[in-house]
Amino acid sequence: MSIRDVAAQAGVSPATVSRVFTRPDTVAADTRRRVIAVADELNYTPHPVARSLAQGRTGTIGIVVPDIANSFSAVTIKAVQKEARRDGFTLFVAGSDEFALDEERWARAMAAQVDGLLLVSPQMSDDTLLALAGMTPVVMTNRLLDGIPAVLTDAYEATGHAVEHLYALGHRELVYLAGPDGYSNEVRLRGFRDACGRLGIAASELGPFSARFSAGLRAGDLVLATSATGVVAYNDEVAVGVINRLADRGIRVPQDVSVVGHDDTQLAEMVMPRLTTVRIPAAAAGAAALGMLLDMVAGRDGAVHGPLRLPGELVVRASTGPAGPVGGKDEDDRS
Amino acid sequence: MSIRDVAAQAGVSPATVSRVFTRPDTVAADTRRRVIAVADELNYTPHPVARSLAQGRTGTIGIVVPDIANSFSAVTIKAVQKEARRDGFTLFVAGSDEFALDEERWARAMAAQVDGLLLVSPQMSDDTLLALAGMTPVVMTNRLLDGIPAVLTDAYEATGHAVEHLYALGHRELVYLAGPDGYSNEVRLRGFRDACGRLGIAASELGPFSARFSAGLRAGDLVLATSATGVVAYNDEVAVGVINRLADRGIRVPQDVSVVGHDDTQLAEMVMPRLTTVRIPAAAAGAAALGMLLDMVAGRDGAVHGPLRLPGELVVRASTGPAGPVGGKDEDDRS
DNA sequence: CATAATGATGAAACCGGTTTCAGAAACAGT
DNA sequence: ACTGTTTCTGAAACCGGTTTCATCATTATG
Repeated sequence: MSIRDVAAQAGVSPATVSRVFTRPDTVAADTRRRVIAVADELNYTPHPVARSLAQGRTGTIGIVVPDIANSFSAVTIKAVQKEARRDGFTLFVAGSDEFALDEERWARAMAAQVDGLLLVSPQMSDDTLLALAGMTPVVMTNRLLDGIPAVLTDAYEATGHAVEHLYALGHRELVYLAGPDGYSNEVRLRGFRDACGRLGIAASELGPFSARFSAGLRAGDLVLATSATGVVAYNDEVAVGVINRLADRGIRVPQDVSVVGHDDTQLAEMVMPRLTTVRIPAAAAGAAALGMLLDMVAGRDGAVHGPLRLPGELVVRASTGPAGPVGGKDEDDRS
Repeated sequence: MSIRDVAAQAGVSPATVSRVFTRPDTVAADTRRRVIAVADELNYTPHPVARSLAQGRTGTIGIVVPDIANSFSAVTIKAVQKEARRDGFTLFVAGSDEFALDEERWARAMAAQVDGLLLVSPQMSDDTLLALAGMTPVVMTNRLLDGIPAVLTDAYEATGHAVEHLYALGHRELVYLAGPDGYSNEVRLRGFRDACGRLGIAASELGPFSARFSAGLRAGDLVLATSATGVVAYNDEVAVGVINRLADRGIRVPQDVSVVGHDDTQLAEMVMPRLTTVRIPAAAAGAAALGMLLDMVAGRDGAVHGPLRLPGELVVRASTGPAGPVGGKDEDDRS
């Protein structure tokens, strides 16, 4: 059960057994064989907690996401987990329900027992972030703060492309549905505004809305009260919510109104009409962030130079279409 | 930084400091105050790993789900996390991508460093399960195995209700789209078959399909090759996939074909038409399972008597409708 | 007042590993 | 045969807490 039992049984010292499991090459071949034989006869396996204490590293990294149930988070987690396992690390996952206080609490709780912390779109204060970074290596995504390495998914250009796309389809009045305050929303909004300005399109904003379907429903009603024919939503869930509400009110997408989302979550391909959206490379961002983090953990200081920017990309599907003068498009647009 | 530093600074023994943090009531009020003062002046906080080693418990429970990105899993995780935190436990999350080998690996890796293990719809072998249960307290959901406490979400009746619902709408030929082998699929299939038998409906099966949207697309084509007018899918994602593919082929839901899903994930309300589905109480099941697990961990042996069964419930929405002789229903069924 | 019970504290063992350091043994070179 | 390396192993300290047990001071009890 313990290392001393194995040692006794194999007639060696605990130190040797330990070596067999940590640096096998430093122990003579036959000794090693004997120890291993005894070990798996007793089916002994080193106690991870004890090992962590002794080595001062846990082989664990923590990740805090805004909302586990959100498909965007899920994709990130998945990518990170895959990367982490490749390097022999396991993952502590916490979801904060977009609630900054929870987020901080989880992060602090984890900070003490992980080798590094990956914060996805953190909402907490700068001070808190810096405090955390003082306790353990921290990398974050979609948040910019001097002194903490970050991976940014930069939708600025792609959001602009979305606007251009709508412009090309004839839309002349657009509305942006804001998400929760933070880097992502700010960049998307800026991309939207700047492109509208450049093209001379009437641009307005609604929100902020929480980044959920239900908020999208509500947003849908508000959109109805405007005369906009094109909607750019903070994320796909909101976009889908809008489309649903509009449908309930007899407004068809894309015939009457065009809608663009953000993130390109699984949802985008599942709904009808399939959603035109700005793809955010969540998996790539997660993997990259983890890579940086592991570099920091291992003392290989990569990454310390400026944040990494990964561009988004407009994906055109079926929720955007020509702006009709009064919505007089033909009904059948199946491809 | 360490407990001895605090002890020295406060002029007490390490033991006393430890007591202040574990059973504050056993130390004199003024001593306690002094220690606390010193502690947060040095902003000392007990090292969780060391504490775990000494106490023999980690304050951590592990959960393994089939697929983090699946909304059903996400809901479960969320519920479990909420419960866990209430009791001061943190969560280790692992997703197995529906791959039994991964699942086993994760479970084993976790088993050694958590106080208990929660397995959601595990696919691994009985032997492996029992081996795990021998290492640490284990509770599972949607899997039945003697000797391991479980929470079962029992869709049998509700799936039958779905069949009756379709029958009442005039459907006389139904097809079931099987999911991955396992308890859930088995129960759903049985509920489907028995109800069809009872009502004298023609029943066939296709699959098994993996429980994903993409598999649903494929299933949609296969459905087209049958003459069934009613489809009962293993889960919502598959159901939505079917609907999409049918739409691409010009078949309307629910006018031409009715579709029922399972799980009642967020997706069900997001798609159009909104999905009629058998709600599975994932959150309740997760919470209940965690409750049992914590009982076991704490030595309060609740739960050891037989598995807990939570019934499903048919939720009728807009993806099911009257079976027309040749689909000659009116087009406008907005509520 | 003597004695028992109660309460607060510290010394030391312990949880289960890792790692430094030094010594023994084997080997190479001249 | 002698010295200098190299390889292998064990003793013991250590990681940072918790907990048992004994001690001592204090208060309650007869």
